[in-house]
Amino acid sequence: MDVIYCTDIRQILTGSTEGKLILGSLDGDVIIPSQRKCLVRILVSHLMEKFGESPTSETKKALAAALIHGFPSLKDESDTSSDFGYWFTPGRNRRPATGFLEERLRNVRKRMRKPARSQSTQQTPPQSSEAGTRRTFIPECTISEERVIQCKEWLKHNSQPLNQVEQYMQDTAVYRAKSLRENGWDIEGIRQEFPHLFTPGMIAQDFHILHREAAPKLFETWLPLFKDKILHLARREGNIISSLDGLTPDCLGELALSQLPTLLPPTVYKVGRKVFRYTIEKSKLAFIDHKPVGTNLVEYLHEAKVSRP
DNA sequence: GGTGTCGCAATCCGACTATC
DNA sequence: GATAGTCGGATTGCGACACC
Repeated sequence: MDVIYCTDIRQILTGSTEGKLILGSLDGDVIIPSQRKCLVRILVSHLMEKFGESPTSETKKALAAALIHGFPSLKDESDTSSDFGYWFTPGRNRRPATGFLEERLRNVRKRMRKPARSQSTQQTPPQSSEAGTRRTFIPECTISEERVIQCKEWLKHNSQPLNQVEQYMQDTAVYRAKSLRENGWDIEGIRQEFPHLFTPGMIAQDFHILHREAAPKLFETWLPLFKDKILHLARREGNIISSLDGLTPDCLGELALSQLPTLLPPTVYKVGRKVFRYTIEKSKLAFIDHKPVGTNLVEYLHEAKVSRP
C-alpha cells in the first residue's frame, strides 16, 4: 500500500502559491476557514491524482494522520476517539465515512460524474430525467468526421450551386449543433465557422433535422393558441391598452411575439466572471423591429445603425 | 456603502450497494 | 445480516456582482 508521510504534505503544499501561503499560516499555528478549504482542495486533488477517484479508506486515513502529525494544531480536540476525525472518519455503525477530506472527495466525484451522466442520457431521447429536460437531445451524426470537415471547408469557400449548399448544410447540421453547443461562439464566430447558416432557410432546415417532431408544432399552435393567451396576459399587465379589433391574425401573432420580453423576465447569464443582466428595453431590441408599409428603409437603417447596432 | 441576487462549494442526511 | 462505503438530493454559507 502507498503511504503518505508528513513530509509529503509539505511537499504537496509547496507545489502551489496558495499552498505555500497556507504552509506559512500552519507554521504559525493559525488557519482560517478559507485556507482550510483550500488546503482540503489541494490535498484531495493530490490524492486523486496519485490514487485515483476512490482511494481506499486506509489511504485517506494515512493522509489525515500525516496532516495531523505534521501540523498538530489541526487536531480536532473535541474528538477523543481519533486524532484526525475532523479530517477523516471511517464509516461505522451504519454511518458513512465523513470528514473534510472524504466530503471533498465525494463532491469532486459528484461533479466529475455529472456531465458524464447527462451525456449518457443523451444516447436515448430523454423522457423524464431532469438532465434531459435541461439539455435538448442531439442525434448521432450520420456521416464520417472526415466527410463533415470536407463539407464544412467547401461551404466556407463556395456559395453556388445553391442545392449543393443546402445539401451540405443538411449533412453537417448535427455536427454544427454539437460544435455550437461545445464552443459557445458569439455571432461573429458562428458566421466565420458556418457562413451559410444565415442564408434564408438554413436555420429552419437545421431545426427541422434536429427536432423533426417539434418543428411544425410552434407554427401550428402559435396563432390559434398561444397568441391569444399572451395578448390576454399583456393586456392584464397593462402593456396593451388600445383595441386590437381589425388586426389580422398574423399581425396579432407578431404583436404577441413582441410582448414576450415584457412578460418574461430577461435571463441573467455569465461570460467568464462578467454577469449580464439585460433590461426589458434592451431585450426588446433583440426582436425584429416591424415597421409599417411605406417606411423609408434607407433612413430607418441609418438611424438603426446608431441606435441599435 | 448597504442590500439583494445569484452561483458555487461545503455540509448534512437518508437511501442504496458491496463485501464479508 | 451487519457493516463500510458510495451516491444523490436538500440545505446552508459564502463570495462576487449589480443596483440603488
